Amino acid sequence: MKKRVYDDACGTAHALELIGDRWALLIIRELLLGPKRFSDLRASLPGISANVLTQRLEELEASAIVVRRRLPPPGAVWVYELTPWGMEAEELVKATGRWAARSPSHDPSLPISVSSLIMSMRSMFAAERAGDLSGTVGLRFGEEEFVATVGGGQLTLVRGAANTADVVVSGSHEQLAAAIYGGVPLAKLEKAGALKIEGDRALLGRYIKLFSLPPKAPDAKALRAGP
Amino acid sequence: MKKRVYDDACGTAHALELIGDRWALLIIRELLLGPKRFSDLRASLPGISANVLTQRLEELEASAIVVRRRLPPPGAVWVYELTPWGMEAEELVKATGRWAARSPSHDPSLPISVSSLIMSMRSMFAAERAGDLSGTVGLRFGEEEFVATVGGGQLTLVRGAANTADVVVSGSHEQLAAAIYGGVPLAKLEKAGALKIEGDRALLGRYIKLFSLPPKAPDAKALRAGP
DNA sequence: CGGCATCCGGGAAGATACTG
DNA sequence: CAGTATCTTCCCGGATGCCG
Repeated sequence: MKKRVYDDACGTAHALELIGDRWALLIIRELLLGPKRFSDLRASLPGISANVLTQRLEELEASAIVVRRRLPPPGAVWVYELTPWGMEAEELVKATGRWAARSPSHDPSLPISVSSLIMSMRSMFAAERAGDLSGTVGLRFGEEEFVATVGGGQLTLVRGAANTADVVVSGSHEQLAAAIYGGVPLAKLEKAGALKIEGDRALLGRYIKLFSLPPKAPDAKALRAGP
Repeated sequence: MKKRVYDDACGTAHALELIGDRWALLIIRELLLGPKRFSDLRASLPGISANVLTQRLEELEASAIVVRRRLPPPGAVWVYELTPWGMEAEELVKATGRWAARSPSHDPSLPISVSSLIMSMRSMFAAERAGDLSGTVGLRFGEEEFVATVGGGQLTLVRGAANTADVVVSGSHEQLAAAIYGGVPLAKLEKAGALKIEGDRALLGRYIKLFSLPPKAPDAKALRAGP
């Protein structure tokens, strides 16, 4: 977006010039949990084409939101990583997601990426429900592993080895999403073989109750009928 | 954006389908301070064309973010107004603006709309600087009047009659922006006739110190030089 | 395979003129 | 004042291909 400029000193307008292009904010969302390779980004953003991803990454790099870096050997592969300031966009991403979760047209049954699910937990964590709950939960979705630490009314949720946690759940992230947001009982998913749970099952049961979708706002038809 | 869909249950992706189109978030920003007519919106969004504004308003109305309403007589004019859920986008707008204010490429010397300036005060209010400051400040920019109330470490800033406040500043909103964010002394602006101040000058002086731009993040060149 | 350049079709955004 | 109609421009997205 070089020529289509808002010419407005407002921070919101400037933000739109930085990340208002299609896909840009979703790329940032994917990178909030750590560096990724080009093909990882492409795989987790269904529908993006390679040239658009290339262009967005160039723009984000020029804006100092993303840096392209070569990992030290072994690996020695190029990855894209958020700058510290790029990481500060987390608040923006979470505020956006929380607001949209109330949309009357939001359809939670669509496919969801692993990063989206993790970020949704960070966004939707209800501190007041945590009480004195304390413990660690490991999440394993194929190659991707995360550790959630709950304590003192806080949640930290980062990439890490899941097997050190008090309870480890593994399987499809979509199934876990169904348990958290769709109300499907964990026991049922475990019995069906959709999820594997090792360790403190009660902790996992309490953990998934820390998240829930907010009530939906009235849609346009309801507003016309009776405001 | 009907066909260009992200197909993603992530709230952030859904938000982009609702307000990811060009101009949409700026229209919301303009409406956060109250209903506006079509031509008011057009005037405060420099560069938007009528057909795009029409289309955005239709989409926002279909998404239950905006309602089109006829004001009661006298007036009896059509206005666009945020729904209660649309109003909840304020947090999103403020988070966006705060993040972008740290952009190395942000140029605060561009023109700014009245709504942007008001929203920037809401965004950038530094509660820790307020201390026990208490009082009301009236802001008058042509036909538009606002009242800022500071007290208990809180700021409320809404449309209202400015003349009831402890101090009233009137003139060009761009000049006031220069005083708040550009560090131009109020006394100088008043002497030059750019601003008129009536009432408690000291209160206004303390008031404008409640806001400031955050430090800039390093730009892409600096990151390449030494991370 | 990973990353990037090029070409092309469709559609959204922008500018202008015009109407009720 | 509040939009519509029309035309042009340019971005998005898909396909293909080059290069390491």
